[in-house]
Amino acid sequence: MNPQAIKVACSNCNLRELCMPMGLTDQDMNRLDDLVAVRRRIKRGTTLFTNGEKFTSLYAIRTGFFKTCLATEDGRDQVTGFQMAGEIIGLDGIVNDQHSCDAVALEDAEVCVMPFDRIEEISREVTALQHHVHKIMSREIVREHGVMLLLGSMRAEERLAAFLLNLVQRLHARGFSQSELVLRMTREEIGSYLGLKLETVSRTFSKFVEDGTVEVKQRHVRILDTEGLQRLVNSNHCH
Amino acid sequence: MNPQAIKVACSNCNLRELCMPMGLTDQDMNRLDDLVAVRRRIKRGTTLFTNGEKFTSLYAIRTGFFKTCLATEDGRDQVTGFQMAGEIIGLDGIVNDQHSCDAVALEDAEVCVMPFDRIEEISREVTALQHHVHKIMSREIVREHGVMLLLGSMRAEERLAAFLLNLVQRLHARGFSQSELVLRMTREEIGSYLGLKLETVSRTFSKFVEDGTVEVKQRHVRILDTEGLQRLVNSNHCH
DNA sequence: ATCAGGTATTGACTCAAATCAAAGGTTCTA
DNA sequence: TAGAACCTTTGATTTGAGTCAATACCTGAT
Repeated sequence: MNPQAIKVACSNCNLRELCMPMGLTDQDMNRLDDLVAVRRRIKRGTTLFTNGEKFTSLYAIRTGFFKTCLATEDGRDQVTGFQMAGEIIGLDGIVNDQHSCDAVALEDAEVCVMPFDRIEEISREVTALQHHVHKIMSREIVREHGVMLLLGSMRAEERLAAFLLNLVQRLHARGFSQSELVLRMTREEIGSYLGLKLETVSRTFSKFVEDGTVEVKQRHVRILDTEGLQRLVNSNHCH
Repeated sequence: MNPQAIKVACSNCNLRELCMPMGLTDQDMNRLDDLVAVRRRIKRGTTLFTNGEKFTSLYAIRTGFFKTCLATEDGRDQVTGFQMAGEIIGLDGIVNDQHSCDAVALEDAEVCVMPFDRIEEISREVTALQHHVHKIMSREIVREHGVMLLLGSMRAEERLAAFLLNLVQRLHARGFSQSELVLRMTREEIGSYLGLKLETVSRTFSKFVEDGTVEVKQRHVRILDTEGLQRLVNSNHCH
């Protein structure tokens, strides 16, 4: 249960370009190597942090896949995002010094723990890091705008199409296939993220299969017609 | 059309406690007075910034009321938020150095223009400001999580109730009534924000009036039963 | 290898919200 | 002050997604 005390350097990390600022001097890079306190392993199904827990650190995902979700007393449960290697998680905790959602590993994962006071300290000295932190937070805000658009104005098919395209695009940026992916989450979790019931997600997958847009075998998905999905997302059905 | 060159000090501003960090030394406060370059007046119906426009500054709203919205080519239009005095607007622009939504004044407004490079510069020297900027961005992320919950899991009545409660709560923090408010936006804009059609918004208002929960006269709303609205929001209908 | 529990699919039916439509009310502005 | 443009309400009808239910399928534990 103890955080793994693996001392590690960002400067050697192959995810550097995903989670760290680019174009640093060697000197700045050395400074940044102090950012990561330790790495921590998270078993599938367990949480990295939970709602209400004291906020201390941001986490850079090294391996594995997470969902973040919001649960309310009355039993609502909203998945607010899915995060993969190279992405930063925990930003929700800054404002009130405590986390306001749960981060659950959907497969065994490893994260770099970056104490936030250290981030702030180094940010004051390394302008590139300061700017990078601002960009990461702004990116999250913009991403959420996109989700609001999806939830507020798209139909089920459009939502699922947008979801699949977003996933493969991010996976492709990490060297995976542009057309094939393995879903790490259940239909229910997809549904929660997309504001749909699991049955609707399942039916919509079946619809896509009928149309020849995708092949689905459980959690394995192969996209046969990326353009078709793109068209679905982009062309508002009521014009 | 020229930005109004009103040189002004945050240290005297009565909105200080809403948009600036608290508990600063006099020296730090002086430093912060350099944050605001100028003020700018925005006429009702016009934009403070638009999608695609180069990002240079964040804006602190001094007076007036804004909506931010996302428009896509295919005609979708999603209101992503409503902002009032003391709130900071423009965070979406940081990540790509250009704004990714439109900010439209819903009534004549005045904003303090804070060039972002100056914010970053002063942040490096004044820790309290640095932390404050991080909190503002984190707050926006958390707010959007809440909207995702609303859009993803609430019914029309619940959404409108949550919306009204959120508005009065923010207005109350600014010294206005806890129970009375004037809507600055149309039913259509409310609907866009809540993922509903304007007719549904209108019908839901009528429903609330029938139930004796609120009084509505055009854009004037008086909340008669805050608890009732709260109960609607908090108690998930399907348990 | 087998069984249990979680996960996924599919069908029948219901319902909340969207759509279409018409009429009344407000507010600019010319 | 008239009238145009916009906003709001309300009714009738449609429809996409939710709900309920049954069955099938995987996966991992024993």
